[in-house]
Amino acid sequence: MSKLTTPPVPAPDAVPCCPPLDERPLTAAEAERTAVMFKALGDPVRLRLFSAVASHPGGEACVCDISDVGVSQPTVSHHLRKLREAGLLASERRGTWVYYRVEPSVLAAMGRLLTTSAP
Amino acid sequence: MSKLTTPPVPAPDAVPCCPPLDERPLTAAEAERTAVMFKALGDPVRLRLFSAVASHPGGEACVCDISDVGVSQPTVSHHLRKLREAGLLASERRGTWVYYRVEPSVLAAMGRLLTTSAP
DNA sequence: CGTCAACATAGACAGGCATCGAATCAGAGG
DNA sequence: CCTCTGATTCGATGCCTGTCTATGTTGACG
Repeated sequence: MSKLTTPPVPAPDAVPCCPPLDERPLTAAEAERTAVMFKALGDPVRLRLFSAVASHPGGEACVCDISDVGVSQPTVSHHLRKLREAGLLASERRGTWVYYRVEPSVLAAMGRLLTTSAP
Repeated sequence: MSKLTTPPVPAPDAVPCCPPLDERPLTAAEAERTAVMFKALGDPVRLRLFSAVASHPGGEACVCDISDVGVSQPTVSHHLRKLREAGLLASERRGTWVYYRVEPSVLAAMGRLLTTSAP
């Protein structure tokens, strides 16, 4: 089958969403969707993995480059999957290695959520 | 005792911290501290409570104004405590009511974490 | 004082989640 | 074809946490 760069995970949801948090109270549905992204960054290991990918030269990194975070390699894979399911990272296999990169629009959307409109 | 506006919770930690996530890989200690704040916003109920406080006129709200989020009153109190322990909210008792307000510096610090330096 | 309302705390329970070892899959190279 | 390395998936386990009911604390008001 033409299964080249198809994501092996079910849903790539958690698209950019919602106004700044101090503009209007979020609805239940908005909060549900937004919390997924914050929760994904709410783990120290995932935060280090995300930061490692985001700060890597070229904007992408293979798993072997960022696996040194103090947990087993399956656990690293598990956390990278979570970040991908939350829409924060995208992955692509090139030969032997799998490369992860940051989804830029989602990062900007999260930043906008925390940007206060009042001076 | 002189127990006026003293916070009844142990630690008010989770101060503003760390460079933007795409600048350098976070250390384990940095990630540990930063994850606390993201985890606090990683729950839909807490996100709605925080948004309700942040968007309230005057920048503060009493519990009775924001308690309509579909969970029991003790659960609301529990989540507000979590947000306070994470350093995102501050509370003050005035007469019968307790008012919560957003800790502005922390919000700005979180926004800076997600602000990419590259164009 | 006694009572009422607003919040907080305590304890219990269920579901979620981070972690690991073992097994499996996918390419590269002999 | 075999094997080695990189990475994901699987199943199990133990802790963390979100939720509730019940109770306690604090201040206002007769």
